[in-house]
Amino acid sequence: MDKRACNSQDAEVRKGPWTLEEDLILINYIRNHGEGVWNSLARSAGLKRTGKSCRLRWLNYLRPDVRRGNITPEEQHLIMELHAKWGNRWSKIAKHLPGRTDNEIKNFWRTRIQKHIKRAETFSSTGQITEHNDQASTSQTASFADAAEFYSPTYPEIFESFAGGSFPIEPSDNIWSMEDIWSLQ
DNA sequence: AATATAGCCAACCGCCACTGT
DNA sequence: TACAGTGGCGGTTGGCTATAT
Repeated sequence: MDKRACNSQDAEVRKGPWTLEEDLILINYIRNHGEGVWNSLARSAGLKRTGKSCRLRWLNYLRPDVRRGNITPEEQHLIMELHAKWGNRWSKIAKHLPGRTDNEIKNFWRTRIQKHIKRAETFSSTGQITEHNDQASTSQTASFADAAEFYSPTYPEIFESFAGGSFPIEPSDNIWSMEDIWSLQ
């Protein structure tokens, strides 16, 4: 599929950040024709993007039901629980967090949770901590309590943060909000 | 005030599974 | 059955922003 761009049209494929104009084109096109068949959608809409790029942009950013902003403590708990259960099955985890995308959850995990895990490991490296598989893919735990049991012996710092409701979350506002974009329609 | 460093996140890449012909 | 096209997923990266020095 995505094996190499080799014809003359592919030479014009745009990459990098999406512009507001491109966003509007994509939103309008999907509004009129629906989503799916992304390659032909990209061509028909006149976007110099791959179908994959259009799909990703729509699913992760432009969809009206995408929730932006802070991950709530409840969502953090759920992510921890589901990750303990399924490992890095981000899309599966995302299905249980309405409005959240797999990409967002993946980024959240990598930037926030893994950071804490690393710190915990560094902190305890002089102690008895053992190497841990953060994928947790083999774990069959099924509840938050189980997840806590699974993670907390190794990463107590993380669960302390949860318990105190002080898990560090910074605001992550967008340059323009989706309300702004949709209001332009 | 200028520069260096760290953190965050949008987007791309490569692989695999599914479907239609 | 084999092949090509497409969609979906997880991993990775590049650039922007915030913070520290």
